[in-house]
Amino acid sequence: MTNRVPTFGAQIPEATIARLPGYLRALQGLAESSVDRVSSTELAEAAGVQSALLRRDLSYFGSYGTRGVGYEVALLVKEIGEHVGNGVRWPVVLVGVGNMGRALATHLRSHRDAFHLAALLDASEDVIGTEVAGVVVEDQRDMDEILRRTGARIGIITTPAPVAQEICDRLCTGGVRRVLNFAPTTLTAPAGCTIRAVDLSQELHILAFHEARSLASGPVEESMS
Amino acid sequence: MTNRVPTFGAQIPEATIARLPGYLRALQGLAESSVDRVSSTELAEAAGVQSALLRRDLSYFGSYGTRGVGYEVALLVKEIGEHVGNGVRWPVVLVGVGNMGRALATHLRSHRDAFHLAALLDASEDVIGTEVAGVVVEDQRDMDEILRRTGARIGIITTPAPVAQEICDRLCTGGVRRVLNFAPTTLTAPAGCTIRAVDLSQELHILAFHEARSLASGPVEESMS
DNA sequence: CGCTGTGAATTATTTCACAGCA
DNA sequence: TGCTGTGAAATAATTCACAGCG
Repeated sequence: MTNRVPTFGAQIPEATIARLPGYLRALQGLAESSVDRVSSTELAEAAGVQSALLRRDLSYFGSYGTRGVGYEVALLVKEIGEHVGNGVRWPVVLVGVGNMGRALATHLRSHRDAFHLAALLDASEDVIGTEVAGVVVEDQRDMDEILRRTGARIGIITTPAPVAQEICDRLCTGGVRRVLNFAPTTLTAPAGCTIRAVDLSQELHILAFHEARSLASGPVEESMS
Repeated sequence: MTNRVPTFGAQIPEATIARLPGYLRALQGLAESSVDRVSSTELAEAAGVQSALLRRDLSYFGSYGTRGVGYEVALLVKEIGEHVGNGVRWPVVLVGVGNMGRALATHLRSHRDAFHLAALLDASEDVIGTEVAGVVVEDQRDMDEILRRTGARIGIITTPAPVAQEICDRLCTGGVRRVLNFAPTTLTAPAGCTIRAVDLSQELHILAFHEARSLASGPVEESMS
């Protein structure tokens, strides 16, 4: 949460970092359509942001465009890709093979270039030993050994809420530094570890809030400015 | 995205809204532990924010605390709950019954007070007619009729990316106003409709970015300023 | 006395708007 | 000429710090 290391070289805004994967996805879409060049306006549109914001974001990393022309898609894919992990194949361990875990495990396969599903862990006898997304589910009691073996520094928690904190602690003790939490509970990060949380029902609550408001203030049509 | 209707009464910051469900969850946890009162410091800690921020957030809605004492848990649950939809039982339709769809459908049951899974839709013969989370999956070709029947104003998209935009358009045409998108693609919101997106691999990319940086700048320990 | 509620200051993020290069 | 890269301005969000009430 706290930002350390203003060390030297450009401190990149968190908001910018969060948009990078979106730019990459938009670029890959363009590449598939055999587009070689894009202007900031076009790319921004594809990624759903303002063009000035896109240019500002890219500028934190360098000058990849050509004035009067635009950006070369392939170059940008490579540059941004490197920043978000492409080519590294980060080993990732996932704990909790329920529906959400399965969905994520499957999803990871589409990002083989950046991530590698190193292990799946679960506590249930019914699941241990079965194969999911090409990986055999292991017993989460063996976590320490599995973390040593895989060297994973990124972990995903898709367990029920009550055990999530304990799993998180064990992951971090075992060397995991970044945790993506899908369990509906607020986790406390052990020292040296950062957590990102995704909560499905919270997202729905936010939508409900907005919908309730717009129904209350302007039932049929939001009035214009 | 654009904020219309500054009408009158308090324009609540988007960032505040996004934290509300987290406060509610923390409060419900406290209530289950039979805690009657909390200070802003305690609640903030449970929700993972600064106490001043919590107080500021709550202040947008009114004065619910007692100086020198704190907040009454039950009161706050009720107040915040109402804002995020508790008691309304918003009808929700979900399109795309894959692993992610199943996970969400199941998840929704824990929030019956605020949401009601009104319908599940899918395109595959293999899934249509089966029961998931207590609801029989219907054919997504019948979407128009289903939307009319349920009156849903909130929709969830968990389809493959290629069809997500089309589904989104059809949902919005049929009266849905808020869409939660899990398909890994950027959707364009039809008029009168707002979209919230959750992207699993983007979250991982963000973690990878941070991990790569910290490995590069301070392999063992983040150096201090 | 202790903790809320909130002005004022600070920090973060976005947008404007244009100089400058290809 | 057209579009990038970026100062400067505007806006949004957070934190400080303390007055004021129970």
